[in-house]
Amino acid sequence: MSVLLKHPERFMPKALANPTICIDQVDTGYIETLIGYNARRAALAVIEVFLQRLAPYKLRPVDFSVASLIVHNPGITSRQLCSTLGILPPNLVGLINMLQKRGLICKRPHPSDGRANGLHATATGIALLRAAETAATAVEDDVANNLTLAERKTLLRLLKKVYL
Amino acid sequence: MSVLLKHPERFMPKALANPTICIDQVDTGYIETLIGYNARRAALAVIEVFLQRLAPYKLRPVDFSVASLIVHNPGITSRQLCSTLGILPPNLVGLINMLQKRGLICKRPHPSDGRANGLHATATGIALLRAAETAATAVEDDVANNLTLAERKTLLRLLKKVYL
DNA sequence: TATTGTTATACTCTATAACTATA
DNA sequence: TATAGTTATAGAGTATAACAATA
Repeated sequence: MSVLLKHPERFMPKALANPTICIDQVDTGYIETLIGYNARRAALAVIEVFLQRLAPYKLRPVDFSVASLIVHNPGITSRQLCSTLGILPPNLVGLINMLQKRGLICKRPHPSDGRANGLHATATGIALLRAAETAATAVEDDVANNLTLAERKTLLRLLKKVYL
Repeated sequence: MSVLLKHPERFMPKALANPTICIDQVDTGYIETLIGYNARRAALAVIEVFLQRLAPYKLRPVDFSVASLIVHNPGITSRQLCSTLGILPPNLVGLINMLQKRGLICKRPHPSDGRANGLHATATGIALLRAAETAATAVEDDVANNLTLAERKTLLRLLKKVYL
């Protein structure tokens, strides 16, 4: 009940708001033409499965991305992780500390920049990430089971064309 | 500086963490094979442009989706909006009230269910949404400028295959 | 002067529990 | 008993300002 509009009928011309009509099947025609809408829905669908299947490794998508990049880029800095993944530095601090507390990564002084730390995966971290990447790839195979291999390659190529 | 690991070198076998190495070009090879990662990046890229270009209409992506669905589905209920867009009911309340306060939509009693409200766009709302949808479509054309029309159709089709 | 990493903090988004009115 | 809408609130995610150490 609106407390602002004392005369809501002013905004309800009969041609626009017929009270006798109700919607059986929602028409999503327009918003489904939008890349942004579809990309977001697809991403959320994948993330939902991802969260379940990577729960044993206690890695959310961001944790996984960061840890995976450290494994594949030994010596990478926080700053490089931030610009690569679009994370803001303050929001990466806790994540890095968590990975370190879990013994998955460690910090070493940067060879040429005293301000920075080189991030390195530990043996434990490498082993965990190997298993986690296998699980993540399985998730992909799962959510993409309605796509042929060619379609999947096409999808990745077209998505990169949007954001790169 | 870690306060938890008194002997961090235990986690830094030389073979795994060479302190003399630093990363010039970040290798994103693995995560870029993931649909979830690419879909999320693409969605965020579109949303960034969307926020700028629809700022004049004071509509965030969710506001836009909800308002657009109401325009195209006069009499739709909050519940139907929630299940269509994956929004939780408590989080839709404020949004609907905001659209109503702005005079873009109004509530009318549902014809057959006394608990529900039918949501209807006002003339103002319809006019605003017409302009906003034009802007949104322009955003799409913009972010998809590296895609042919055929590629764009393919992208939409493949994304739907992921989340539907 | 600019940048890396960090702290503190605010803001937004999303999720849960519980209530009312009606089905 | 179940559902639509709502309230209050908790939690997660994202953002800005400011600082120390180093370039």
